[in-house]
Amino acid sequence: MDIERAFGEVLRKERKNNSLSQEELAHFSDLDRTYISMLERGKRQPSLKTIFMLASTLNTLPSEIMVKVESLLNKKY
Amino acid sequence: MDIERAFGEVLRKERKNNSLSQEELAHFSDLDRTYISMLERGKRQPSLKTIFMLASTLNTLPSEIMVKVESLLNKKY
DNA sequence: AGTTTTTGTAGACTATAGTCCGTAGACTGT
DNA sequence: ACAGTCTACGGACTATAGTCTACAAAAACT
Repeated sequence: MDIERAFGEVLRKERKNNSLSQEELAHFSDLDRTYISMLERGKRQPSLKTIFMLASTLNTLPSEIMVKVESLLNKKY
Repeated sequence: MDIERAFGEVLRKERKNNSLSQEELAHFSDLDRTYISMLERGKRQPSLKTIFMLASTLNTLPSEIMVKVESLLNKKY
């Protein structure tokens, strides 16, 4: 599991927890829908500012998102 | 206080806590020395992977760094 | 089955992350 | 004063974040 994929997984889970479509998440976060799709699929990695904007839309904290990414990365399979 | 400057402040503090020069931090994190300088001065914002590499060198967690950035951003002056 | 909404994906583009060269300035120690 | 270390900063460069348009593929719902 690499960092981008872990972030993508967390992002998708948080988005669904908030009952948002990719398009809605993109709109409220001032980002492009196709970019959200790429993030969720682990094809892109966000910048610091992007993490903050996404966290804000998802009613959570950047640090909370990072905790979840870290725990995904630490899981052994 | 914007996000980049907050991150830069945290980065510099953590680097000094670890008694590293910018050059050493850059080398151990596989980054360029001049880029570390720009990060600390709030002229650039790191990507997700960069945050992870820096945190690792600084013996801390990405989420810990984010917590510190968040608390700097929440301070009112 | 058909319709609507949502997501994947490609390609061309702009903005910025991150590198690499050099040099100047600040600071420390002798 | 001089040498050595560290940091600021510029310019030119490459890699990638992030946008935009369009279309196809999946789901979801009736």
